[in-house]
Amino acid sequence: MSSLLATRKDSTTRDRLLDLAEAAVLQKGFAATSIEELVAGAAISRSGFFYHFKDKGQLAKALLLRYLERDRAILDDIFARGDALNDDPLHGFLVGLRLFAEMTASLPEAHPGCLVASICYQEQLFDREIRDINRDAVLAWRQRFRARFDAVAALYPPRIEVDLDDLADMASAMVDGGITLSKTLREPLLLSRQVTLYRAFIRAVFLGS
Amino acid sequence: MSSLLATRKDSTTRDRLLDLAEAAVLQKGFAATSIEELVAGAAISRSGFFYHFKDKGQLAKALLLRYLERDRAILDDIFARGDALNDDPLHGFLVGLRLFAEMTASLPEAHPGCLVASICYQEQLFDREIRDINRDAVLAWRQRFRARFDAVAALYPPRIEVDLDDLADMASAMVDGGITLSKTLREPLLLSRQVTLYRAFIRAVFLGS
DNA sequence: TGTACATCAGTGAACGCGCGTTCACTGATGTAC
DNA sequence: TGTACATCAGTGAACGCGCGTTCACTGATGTAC
Repeated sequence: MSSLLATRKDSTTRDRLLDLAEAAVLQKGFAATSIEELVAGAAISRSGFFYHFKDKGQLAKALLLRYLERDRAILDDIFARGDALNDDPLHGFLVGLRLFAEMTASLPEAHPGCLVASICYQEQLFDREIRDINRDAVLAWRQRFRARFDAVAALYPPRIEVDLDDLADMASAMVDGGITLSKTLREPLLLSRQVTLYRAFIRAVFLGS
Repeated sequence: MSSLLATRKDSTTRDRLLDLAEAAVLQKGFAATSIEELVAGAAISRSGFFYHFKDKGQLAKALLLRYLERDRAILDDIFARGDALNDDPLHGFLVGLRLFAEMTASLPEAHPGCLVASICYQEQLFDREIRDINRDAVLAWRQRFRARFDAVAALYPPRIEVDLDDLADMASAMVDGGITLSKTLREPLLLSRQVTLYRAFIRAVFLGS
């Protein structure tokens, strides 16, 4: 029997379909992304698609799960590096935010978009399961940042009266709104600047101005 | 000859089509919103639609223009009321933000969504003209808030080093991201809380903590 | 006041196209004994 | 080592449906003289 860890079956065609689908969905939405264009891009026949995905809904689910997992891994890495450089929870977080701002600034063109937001604005197209996955992902980010702010607040009593859950949500809102503005204005650096501004707010809350 | 001001020709069927389209687009996107469902909702025939709109693209344009104009009118009203209660530019703005937070909090269910964001995530479906209208609207908000912050900063030197354009963009990002989170989490009050948090940041920048 | 014409707000039938999905089938590779 | 069978990664043709759009036409209301 093969190892349970062997989830990395290098199914290149399937991954390629997901890559093409992700780019297309972020540019024109799920309904306007046809199976035809994906299989044309992957150079297989239309029925080849249905070997990899039972139907279009399964493509959506696979797309979202992959996206959320990748996002989580990136944030894990960034904040782990922030904490490695600093054993204080506040300064570790501030370094993490700076690394994140630098990472988004290094993208040559505007951020391709956020699947969470894309799905939010097309929720009626998806079944309850997918909407719940999306919701749970946003809640997980809230909890993650909230836990960090609890640890920070224990050491640095807030100088500004704020709800820590709201402060945690603000990170998600800032990234999401920043991406939307960045795309709409075609200003690649806008997202990075918003992250930096959020960082200044966190500093002000816990360190004062 | 009729007055140029008579733009308010009470074309109820056309308005009804726009109302139905706006709700549908915010729930499932433009591509998935069919002309058939709109005319069914308005109780006219499919060809009746094409009397009001040359094609589906003209519907999109009319939808966006009406939405932006309505949004602008709401913000005009709110900040005019804020300034009426206060002749200081900072405190007038802070009152305006509070009024805005109260307004969004009074919505019984989650905000229906932002057309700017919806179009952003389906940009490929629209022609250059519509994308430029969207872009110009966001730039107008930036300029509007920027002008306010210039006036404020002349009286209250910032306690925190921030770029005033970024601070202006943050308002748009916050509302946009707040709406997305509010919809995704199905938490109607989230947007209002994010506006309140943004207000706390503005206070901290110009008044200190 | 009556008649002629124009505009408004649609109707109803028809069109061609592309979409998601199904089905029977296939050639290449892997595994059991 | 040879043979039988199973699985993998697809193919190709066909399906029915709904979509956006066009076209010739219509009844009700408004306007000119």
